[in-house]
Amino acid sequence: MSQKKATTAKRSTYRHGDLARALLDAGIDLARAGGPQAVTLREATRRAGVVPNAAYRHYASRDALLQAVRSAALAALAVAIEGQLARLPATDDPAVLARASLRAVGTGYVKFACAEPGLFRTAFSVPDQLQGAAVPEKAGNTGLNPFQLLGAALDRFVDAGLLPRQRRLGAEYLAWSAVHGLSMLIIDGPLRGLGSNQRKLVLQNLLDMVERGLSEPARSLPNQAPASAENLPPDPGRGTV
Amino acid sequence: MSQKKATTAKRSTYRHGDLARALLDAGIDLARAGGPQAVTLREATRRAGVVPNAAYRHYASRDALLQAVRSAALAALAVAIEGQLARLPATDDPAVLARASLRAVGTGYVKFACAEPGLFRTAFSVPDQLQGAAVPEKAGNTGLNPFQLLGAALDRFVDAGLLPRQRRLGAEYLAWSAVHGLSMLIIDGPLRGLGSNQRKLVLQNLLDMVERGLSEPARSLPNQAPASAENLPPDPGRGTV
DNA sequence: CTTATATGTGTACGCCATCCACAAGCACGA
DNA sequence: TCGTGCTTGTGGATGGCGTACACATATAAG
Repeated sequence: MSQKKATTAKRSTYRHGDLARALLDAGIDLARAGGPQAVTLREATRRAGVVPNAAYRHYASRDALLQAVRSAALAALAVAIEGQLARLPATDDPAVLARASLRAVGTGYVKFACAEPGLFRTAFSVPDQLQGAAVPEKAGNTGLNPFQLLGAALDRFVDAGLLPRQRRLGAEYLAWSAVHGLSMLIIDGPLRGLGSNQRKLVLQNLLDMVERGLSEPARSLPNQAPASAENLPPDPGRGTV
Repeated sequence: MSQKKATTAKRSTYRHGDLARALLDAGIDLARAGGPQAVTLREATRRAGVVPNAAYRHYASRDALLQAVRSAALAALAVAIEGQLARLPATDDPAVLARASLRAVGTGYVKFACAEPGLFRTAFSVPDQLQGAAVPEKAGNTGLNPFQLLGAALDRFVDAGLLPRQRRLGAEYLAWSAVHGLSMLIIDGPLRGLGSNQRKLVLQNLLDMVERGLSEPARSLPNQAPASAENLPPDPGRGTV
């Protein structure tokens, strides 16, 4: 009767069952509570009821474990966004749908950052070697990572004729930057400690402005050349290597 | 003939001269090269030619030293922005000046992030206790921190009538978020390794969109209530406590 | 049943932050 | 002038961390 407790508790068997998973779970808990810095090999193994070195049979280094936690955190973010997308009101108007989608992505993003700052920080923490995959191929229930979810929302803008196709990639940068930057401002920066009502206000306001940013340049912009060149370079969000 | 070498080298005097400054300098160098993680008490004291514990006479903890480095990094960012603002073309048109100011701030911001990723990361790294001052009172040559410089640019928008006054604070969030988010995308995220020409394109495009975001809502937005409420909460950038 | 392989253990090293007691320089009053 | 005491640097120690190496044990393969 070999018990197979994957997580926690001092097992009596020499073999653990699924130490890799147990370590990952412990790492996720640590990241939730204390961000990437708190994810430590020794503490994770301690929680798994195992000696520190055992971890090296499953992860090449502390950073390898942390990378796994990063991926999990990113997946959790994707799930949060998907959850927000799921409650979109049914509509036939593609323009309404597009706007609602973008707002859902932004709302899910910021909500997650506020609800799980440790995981959020971990998801975007810098790996020891900057080489590894920047973004995992798939994540979340739909198999899309957060950037792909945002991209899908912008595709709806294009389809609805609200966004010129050649401006799509730049729009993705704007939307991502704005929402990500706002999240950071709220959890670390000067907007820390905002009430959730105030957060909602700020977020709605930001999303309004992003939408305006996506729209056609109003003819009330007399200055400068007719918008800088639009041949924007690489496509993000498809992972690396 | 007591020599007063503030930095580096093994002094022959028992007293150091200005160890606090030497440690700070060493810490800045470390942050430049390796980000906040590389700022270590032992290495800093080693470079100052002093025993590790000597640091505690000047900084209460490693995080205290790091906090000093953070402030210095933020000041360096402010200086970079000011440098960009200094080369604004002379003009009488307040609208042109406002737009140019915003672009200068954004450009200086992103340029600094690209040129000094270690310092940039350090400037926005999370302190051990989130309590301390989020943003120092003053920094840079003009005594303004980066957020105040951005605020000044937006004030010019308001003065030029390009931005409704009640939308100013929200605009600050948008602009800051967008520029900060883009910087992170470039130095850590999926836009890493972009050539400087491509970076310029992306940045210009982003700034175009931000400007559009600031402008009056085009009447081509049929949906939703006439923009969410505008009573946005706290004023950032004035430090904490 | 033997043997190989996968997985957990033990011991050890070096790096780190930090605490304590001590010593050396300097500053200032008797 | 000579202490006396404060400031600042030193020495030694503790405990946590990542990690490398040799070893033990449980399971799988023959």
